[in-house]
Amino acid sequence: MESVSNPFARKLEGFVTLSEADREVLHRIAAAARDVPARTNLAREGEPHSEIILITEGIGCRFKQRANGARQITAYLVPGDTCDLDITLLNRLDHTIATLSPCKVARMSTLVLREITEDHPVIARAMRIAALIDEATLREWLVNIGCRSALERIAHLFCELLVRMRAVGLATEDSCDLPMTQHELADTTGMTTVHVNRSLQELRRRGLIELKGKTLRILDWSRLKSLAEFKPGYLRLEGQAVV
Amino acid sequence: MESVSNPFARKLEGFVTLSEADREVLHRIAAAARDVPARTNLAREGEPHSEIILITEGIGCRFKQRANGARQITAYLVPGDTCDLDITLLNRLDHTIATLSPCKVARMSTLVLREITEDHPVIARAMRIAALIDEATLREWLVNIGCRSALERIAHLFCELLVRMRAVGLATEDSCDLPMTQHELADTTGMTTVHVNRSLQELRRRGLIELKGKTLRILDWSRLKSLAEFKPGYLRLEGQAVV
DNA sequence: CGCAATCTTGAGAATGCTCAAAAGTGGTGG
DNA sequence: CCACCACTTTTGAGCATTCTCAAGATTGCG
Repeated sequence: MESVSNPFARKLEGFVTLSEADREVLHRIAAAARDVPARTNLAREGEPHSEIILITEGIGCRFKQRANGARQITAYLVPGDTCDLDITLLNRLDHTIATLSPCKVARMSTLVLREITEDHPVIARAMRIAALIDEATLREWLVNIGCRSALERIAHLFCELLVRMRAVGLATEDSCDLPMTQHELADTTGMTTVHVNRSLQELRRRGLIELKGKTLRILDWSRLKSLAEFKPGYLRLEGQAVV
Repeated sequence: MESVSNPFARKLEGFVTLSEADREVLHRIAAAARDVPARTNLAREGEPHSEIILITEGIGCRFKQRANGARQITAYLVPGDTCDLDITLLNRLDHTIATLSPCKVARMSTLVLREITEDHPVIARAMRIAALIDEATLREWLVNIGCRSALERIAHLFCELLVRMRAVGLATEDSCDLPMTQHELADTTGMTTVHVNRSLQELRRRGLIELKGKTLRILDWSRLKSLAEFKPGYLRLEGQAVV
């Protein structure tokens, strides 16, 4: 998909109005992003953690793992997403943060973050809003796994992903990158790989989506949305004409 | 169960050291709590919301509901718990907050909250920590529903509940109130009422728990914990000798 | 005491899982 | 440029867990 100069700034501008100075700062942060290969841990569960992580390219995730190896992905991080602001209030992470696809990742020391939030209250405000949306998204994922059928779960996930990618200018009207494997989709939706595969086939059979290489294309947005009962309000993107 | 003068203060003291003035303020807030019957909405999904809600007695919950009536409870609120601090940054709630049992509920206008957090930075800090723990708990619930079997889900939920109730002095060594119905447990764990009932019977048959009236008693903490793979780290209660 | 809500039980059915293997894909080194 | 290898996707068959529907027992509230 097309690349975007600064998805972080773009995302925050959905919530607040940034000054030139604000944008300048965000630009500097994003410029420091470095390449990280796919499937690489950025911060590990149980370890202390003193940097804010920002994804500027690619897709990352948060996950927790059980002793038997079962893994639950609890969030996707798309370009513009960060980990928790207040991370330093706790002395260790309760989950692991990792890349799914190859990513560009910027890191901010909490010192720098504090400077920024003090000098740029509008950025601080926007990041708080972003954090609340992350939490609302987590709740929606719980509803997804707790209340929806396999087919509906995948459909809902795809709806959310496309909308979020559109919001940072990384999707066209109907398609976006889908770099994760079916195994990872299974870890996200609480299903097995086999059942993810069969659900994807069913979505294709119904003419709702198309998967080519690592690209997801939604063929019938309205029917997919209604199948998933997708109500994008929790993402708070109404400022943008993407929903 | 025994009542506690101020579970809010007690909870925050698990994270920070409060001054006498801090405690005084928390006391004043909690004193304003009012009785609310069971199964009453405190704040409704989709509505604007400008008050912080604090539960001082009883158990509440957050939930989201689907068009077909299916409901997913996304969190329990035990005494000392509040809703999000930053709630006013968003113009409406993405979920409903309600009581499960009869509760005492205090409400703080955001104006009052701002005063408090400005004059009492230690309280502000503790509330931020509490909010992070709420989010970590939400992640753990996602793992619960996404990765664990029916029996394990119930077991995990009970482990968490007992530990949280102990942390605010509302549980004995091995038992606490369990005011919610099996139907509500079903809405919490993503199962049907019938299956919750059978899982409870299985837990009793194995000698792990006892349910008498509305009281949960854990008969074999170590086996229940290991069945659920309960690792209470995410609750950050290590300051207290409750785990 | 009676009614409504909650809990319990049974039987049959469906959704989603397990195990196993085959087919397809992409990247790497020779 | 090809061949190989690891990973990913796909398929099949049988099975377990969990659900649905329905009805009966119990509990608690007014």
